[in-house]
Order: sequence, then C-alpha cells, then structure tokens
Amino acid sequence: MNTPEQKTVPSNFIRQIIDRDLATERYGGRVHTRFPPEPNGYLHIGHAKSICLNFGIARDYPGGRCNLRFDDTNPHKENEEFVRSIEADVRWLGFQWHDRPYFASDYFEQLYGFAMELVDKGLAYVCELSAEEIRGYRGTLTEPGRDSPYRNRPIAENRDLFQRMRAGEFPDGSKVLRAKIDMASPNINLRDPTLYRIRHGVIHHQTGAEWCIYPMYDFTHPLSDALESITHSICTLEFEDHRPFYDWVIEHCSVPSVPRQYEFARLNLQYTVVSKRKLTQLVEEGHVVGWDDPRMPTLAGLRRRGFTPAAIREFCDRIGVSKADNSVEMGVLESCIREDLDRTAPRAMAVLHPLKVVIEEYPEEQVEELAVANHPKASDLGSRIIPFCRELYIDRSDFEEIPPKGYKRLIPGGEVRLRNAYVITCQRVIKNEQGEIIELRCSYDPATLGANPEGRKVKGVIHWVSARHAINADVRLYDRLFRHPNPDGDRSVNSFLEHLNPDSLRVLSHCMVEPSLAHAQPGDRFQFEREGYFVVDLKESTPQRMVFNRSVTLRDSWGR
RNA sequence: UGGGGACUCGUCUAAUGGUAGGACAACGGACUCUGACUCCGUAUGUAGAGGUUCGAAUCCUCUGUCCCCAGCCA
Repeated sequence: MNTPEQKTVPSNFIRQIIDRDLATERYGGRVHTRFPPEPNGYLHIGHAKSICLNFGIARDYPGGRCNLRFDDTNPHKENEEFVRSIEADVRWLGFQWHDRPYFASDYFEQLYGFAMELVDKGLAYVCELSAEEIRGYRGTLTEPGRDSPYRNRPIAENRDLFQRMRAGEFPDGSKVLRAKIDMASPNINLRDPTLYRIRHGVIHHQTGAEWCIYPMYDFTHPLSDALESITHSICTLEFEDHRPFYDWVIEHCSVPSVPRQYEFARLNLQYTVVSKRKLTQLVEEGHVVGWDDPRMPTLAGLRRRGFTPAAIREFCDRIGVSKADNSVEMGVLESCIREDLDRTAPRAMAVLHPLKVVIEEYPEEQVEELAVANHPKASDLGSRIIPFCRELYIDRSDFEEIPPKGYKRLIPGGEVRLRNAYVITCQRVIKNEQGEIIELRCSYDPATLGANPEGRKVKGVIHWVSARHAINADVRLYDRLFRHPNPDGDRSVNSFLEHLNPDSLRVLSHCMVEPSLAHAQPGDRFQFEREGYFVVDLKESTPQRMVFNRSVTLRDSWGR
C-alpha cells in the first residue's frame, strides 16, 4: 500500500490575508471563522468547498476556531430536519465545530437591542410602504431612489412603532424597520435596506412562537459575526456588494468586535446544478428520489453514491479558492474518488451482464476453492476464497463473434485468461432461435492456474463468477444528472429541467456477484474488477436482495 | 447606459517586477493475470492594444468579454 505522504493544503488568497493579519497582530493572533448555512435544504458539494475553507483554516492555524452557525432568520423555509442533516454532514466530512452549534436565532434579543440602538441614533425608521411601493421607491440600477414618506419620523415615534411591531400589534407586511442610509446610493444595497419584517403565525424551529418580527440576513450576519468574535467572515462573491452595509452595521452598532468579510467564488460543477433552490426543485418535483438520491451533488447523495469524506476534501483542495468564476469538470471529482478507492477498496468480481460459459471437460462435480488477494498492492487487505467450477458467467461484452480491431478478450477459437483462474478457449457458440448468443462452450488449460502457458502469450484477462455459487444482485449504474455542462446557465432553454439526462440511472437486476460479497454491509465499498467502484446501498440493500451502487467507473483507455 | 467583481494551458489553480509551474483532462510509450493502478514522455496558456522598466502575468492607460446587484430570501 502506498503511504500517502504528508500533503500540504494549497494556500489561497484568503489564507494569505490571514497570514498578513497574523503578521500585523490585527486580531491579537486570533483566527476565528464560521460556516453559516441556512437550514432550508441539504448541504451540497458547493457547501463542502466552504466547509473545507472555513474549517480547514481553523484546523491549520494555531488556536484557530470555526463555528457552525445556522443562519435561521427565515422560519418559513427552515426546519429541524435540515438542521440535523447539516450537522451530520459536517461531521461526516470530518470537521468539528468550535464549542456547540450556534444559531443566529440565539441573538434575536440582542439583535432587537441593536436595532433599537440604530433607531435611537436616528439611523433606522419604521416604514409603512408596501413591498411593491418600497420596490418603486428604490429606483433602478441606473436611477436613484426616492425617500420614503416615513423616512423622517421622529425617533420617539420609531421607538414606539418598532416596540409595537414586536408586540404583535401590526399585521404581516404592514410595516418594516429600515436602515436610514442613502436612497440615492449607486449601491442598491445601501438604499435604506430592510432590517426587520413582520411574520405572524410561523413556528420557528428554535424560538417557537416567541417572535413575530424577524431580522434580515444583512442585518443579522455582521452582528452574529461580531457577537461570536469572528475574525474572518468568508462568504461568496454575490455578497461583495453587501459588504458596505456589513461594515455600516458594524460601525453603527455597539459591537464587541470587528469582523471583516471576504468573498470567494462559489463552485460550479459541470453537468450538475449547485444551487439549493434548484436542488429543492429536483426533490420536490420528483425528478430524483430525495435529497440523498445518489445522482444528487448533495453530501448525502454523494455518500450514498459511495464517495468518501477524504475524496471530497481532496476535491476541495484540488479546485482551490479564488475570485474568478469557475466551471469545474466532473473529471476532477471522479479522479479524487478513484484515487482514494484504488488505495482502499477491496477487489471483487461481479458480472453485470451475464453470459453462461461451460468448461466442457471440467469435471461435473468438481469445485476448486481459489485463494485470491483482496488487493493487488495492499496485502493488509487479506485474501478470500473464490469457487471455480464447470459453469461460469462472464460479461457479454467480453465475448465478440466479430471482434473489433485491437479486441483482447474472448473470440471464437480464441484464448483468454479468466482472472485469478485458468486460460480458456472458446470452442462453440450456442444461440437461441432468435440468433442470440446464450452460452459458450469452452475448453481450459489445466496448467495455467497461477502460471502462464508455455510458448504463447495470452493478452486478455476477463472477470467471471461461478454460476453455481454466485449471488444475484441489483446493480445501479449512475450517470451525470444533466446532459448539458451548465444546465442552469443555458438561456436558450425554458428550464434547466430540459437538460435532465433520462439515462442518469440504469438498474441491472440480473447481475451475478461472487459469493464472498454475501456478508458485505451497507456502505461497504469494493472495486468490481474491470468495472468500477461500487458501494452497498445504505438504504435499500438487504441480505436477501443486495443492491450495489456504482460510485464511478474505472478509467478506460479502450472505450467499450 | 449606475455600482461591484473577474479575465493565466481544454478545465481548475500557482507565480505578488526576475526561468509562466502544478493538478485534472488529452496524446504517445513502458509495465500488467484488472484495457485498472504505477512509471516515463509530449503538446497546450498570461483577453487585446499601448505605455513604464534592464526586465511585466504582475505597475499605468485604453479597449473587449464574462459574472453579480433593483426580496419584507440567504
């Protein structure tokens, strides 16, 4: 087994900023990040990039910390199931958060206090414009907005109204609290952004029915960061425009620390979508069978697909972190899981499209028990017994009556090595009335078990199972979920759903796997030799009916 | 046509005024009882035009292209 030498995590522009801050003692040597998911869906591979960045920094810097903080300010879309799945996925990925899970909702009382502070400073006001009116007053990208008629209310009146908003005196949508900044700002986020809205009758998963007003993200986030003494608040590029408001909040509220926001480019992965909204749509409309469908780029889906946490971490290291829009090829992810599983997965033989082979002169009653290594390089993975007898199955694609040029497998009258067993020669092809090949009659060379035949080279090696001993199992072959490299970026089409790949799942139910697999447990990973890496399905495999999911094919330089 | 960002091999990403490097992909070869793994080798890039400099991916000017922003979502 090749020992993985100490890998250094590649640096990036954010780590360089931290290095500088450390050198200048900006935060007294502290490095404290946070990962702030909204619990309104499952984590996906894009979140993994953020997790590896934030938790990775905490892991690599002396005294570094990273909080897991749920950004739970919109109870309408959030729930406890999502909270639990997010915690489980972060742990599964191999990271530990500092202290305990945090919730923005823990700070609702303090947030209310900060809002009142802004009111008292004349920097926030209660606005009674409707949502549509606010939009109208906001202006456009190229025209300045106009002041709300409620903008210059006396402070005492704002105080009173905001208190009564909290007390539940006003219906949803009737009033909001807004920051008083600049309706003519070229940055739309500074045109008196909303701080609080009224939401009656929703049960918040953490705070229950305690509140009927909820703070907005832009107000909540900088304050939560400050309250947790976060030093580097790392988010994605679309929040770059919000940073002036982030800094405004920090400047005008009496916060205990001064965090800074930095932005990096979110991950785009080809042939899939990495947007919670679209993933939610795939689940809710039934285009996949749940958040953990093995075709989904969610961590739960990748886990069921057989991906390892190490492979996903390696992927995040390889793609790096920058501010440039990117579109990462699937090949990078595939390479990571192949590299990990090649090293760690025991080998087994499984025939996906069985074709019967009878070794004619092999004794009818004889069964040989062949001892076979579980891994060609990692001897610590041990060995197993494989039964060999007169009737076998090989894969249909490993026999061709009219072989293409360069074909190395079995052909009429030709020889091939049965992996870990004998060299056989195809003597006869048996067909049914439709002319389909249903069986091969072969001879074998008894001198070729563990030895090469004399005087000739057998180039082809194919896998097989004993027809008498093999287990019938389901195998699920997964392919890319979309046929277009950038399904949600194609404007020539009405919906990204039009690019869905109808062949993203193929279920094979006649597969024959070697008997040693009978005791494999859900989540166990194998390389089915010459086919790919497979995992026993976590949810639907039973001892009576085993289900294997293909994680990824083997690299194939021949192209079947 | 407001504001904020970004442009380096096919893709991702380094180089922070001093030899444009790595990874994935591709291609060629070696090895092989997995057409895998491994090993060796090859090709491919600084968006464009000017300028500063002994020297520019890097600094300056202009141009172009792409992304984001007008939620009481995050």
